Amino acid sequence: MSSGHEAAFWADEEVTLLEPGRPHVVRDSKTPSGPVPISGLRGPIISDALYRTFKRHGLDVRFVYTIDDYDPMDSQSMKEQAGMAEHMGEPLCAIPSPDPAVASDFADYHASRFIALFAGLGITPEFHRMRDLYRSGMLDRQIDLVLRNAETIRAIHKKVANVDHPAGWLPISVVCENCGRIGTTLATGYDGKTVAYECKADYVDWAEGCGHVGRISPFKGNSKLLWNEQWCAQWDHFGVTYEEGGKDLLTAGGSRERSNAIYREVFKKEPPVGLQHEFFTLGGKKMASSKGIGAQALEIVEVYPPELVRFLMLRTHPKRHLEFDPAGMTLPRLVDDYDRFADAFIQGPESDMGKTWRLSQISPDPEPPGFRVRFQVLADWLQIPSVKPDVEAEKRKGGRLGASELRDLHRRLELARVWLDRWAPEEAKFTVLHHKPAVQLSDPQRRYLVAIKDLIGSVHDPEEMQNQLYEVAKKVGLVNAEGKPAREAFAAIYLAFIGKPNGPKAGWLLTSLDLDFVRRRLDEMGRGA
RNA sequence: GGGCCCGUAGCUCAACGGUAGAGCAGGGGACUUUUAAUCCCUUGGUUCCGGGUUCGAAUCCCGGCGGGCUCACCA
Repeated sequence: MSSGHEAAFWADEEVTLLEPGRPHVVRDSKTPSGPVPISGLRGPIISDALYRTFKRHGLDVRFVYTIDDYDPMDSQSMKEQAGMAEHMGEPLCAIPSPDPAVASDFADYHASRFIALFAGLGITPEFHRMRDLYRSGMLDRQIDLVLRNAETIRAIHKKVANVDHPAGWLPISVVCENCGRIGTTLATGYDGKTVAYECKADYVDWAEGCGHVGRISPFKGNSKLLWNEQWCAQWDHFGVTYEEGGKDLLTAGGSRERSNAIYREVFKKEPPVGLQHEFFTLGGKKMASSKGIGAQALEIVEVYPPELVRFLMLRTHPKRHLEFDPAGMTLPRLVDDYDRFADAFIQGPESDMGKTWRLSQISPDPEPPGFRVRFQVLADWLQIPSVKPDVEAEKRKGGRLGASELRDLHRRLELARVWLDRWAPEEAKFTVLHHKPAVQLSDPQRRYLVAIKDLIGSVHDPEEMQNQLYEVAKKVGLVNAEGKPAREAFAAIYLAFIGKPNGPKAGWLLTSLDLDFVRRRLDEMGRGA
């Protein structure tokens, strides 16, 4: 299939890392401790694109997504929220829901939101909650293995990451029987059935333990493995063979390297392969909901069509830094780019650009793209009251729009409306001015404005108006060297009504405004200063 | 201190060992229908610097410089 040496599409290159003829599992995960910023979508979208690509190459592959809802609440930003301080250190799934009508606990509340978000983006892995895995005992075998090898693991932490845990330390967190916290307990002394633990007041600085001391079985949900060891347990349980990740985790001496070492030495297995993706930044800053940078970005997902969000994440190679700022011309450019990739798909679905377009679609096997109107053109249409986009679009296409074309058009119009409202630069916007603008017109331009006054009220069809405007320009001699109407003619109209030398198509503009208003303005401007 | 990414046309980037390209911007032209519409043409590069490998380097290797991010506590 692969002919070998020419440069391959990034997702296809990952395929070569996977041994054929055996089952594969792609994994990703999320801790449901708050809303997902748009940057948090880069990983899942890349994982989904890879999963689709692996399947397309005929591999036997599952896509597993774990929801780490047994993790302790340790978020500083959450601590400051009302009623949250007392829950610091508790498992996320034990904290009350912000809205019981939506979900019964804090973790499910956030998890259900991002699961819905993922579904909207066409990402539909198998979801598994860590609380279920722990409580059902499905990870008990791995917990036992880890506890019996605690010394080895402690040595690995020391060697790979230079982290010195105290002697007797066990890489688990017990759920305190007294206060219910999981982040504050130190466990020791595994005897094959139970562990000793203490819920310490000063074990971590983000939560305070109750001081309870006890001994308990670490199984059936009474404890959870620490991050690195839990990672291994999940790989082992699901048989994970591929897992990409951000560079914060995959860096040398980082968390992933620690887990890899543990997996090799304790679980005696080869850890999953997977690329390291660069970060997605906004104004050069990493997004974090705690800093309010991501909050702004989260709105993007609500506004952008899902294909565009996927495209945004996939058109840039995962290993490359992705800088995104929704303001200004970012969106028109993104949509133009998207259209270019769509054309590339039509010409060659197996080209890099074609593949990127296909992976950007909600469906893994999409219909080819239909007729589209350029985003910037739509933004202009929206600013001319008389233009009916549906009609205009069909004129451009030269035929009826199909159902999906119409739906796309309307979504794009909606997007353009938001763009004009929130992000568009001033040059892209125009409005009819209520008061006479202070602009300089030449004598011929003034004569021209007076002359076209007769058209107002007598010509109603915008296209005919456009023709007549052209004719009048010739009549008053506002022409260039070749005898054709000069630019200044139309510029005069725009200056008079919009205050700028250009604008929407003049025939449409003039016929869509109030007749008396137009006449009065032409008079005022034609008379001169 | 470790790691990752980036440095190519005014801007955003492509080119992944074989004549440095595209989109946008700029310039010119066409369309008896304005425009940041459409179409055609076009200007523009010491590929950050210095070495090395090679018949051949933007590309691979070594060493710098500059910028951005990230890990060194937890997850």
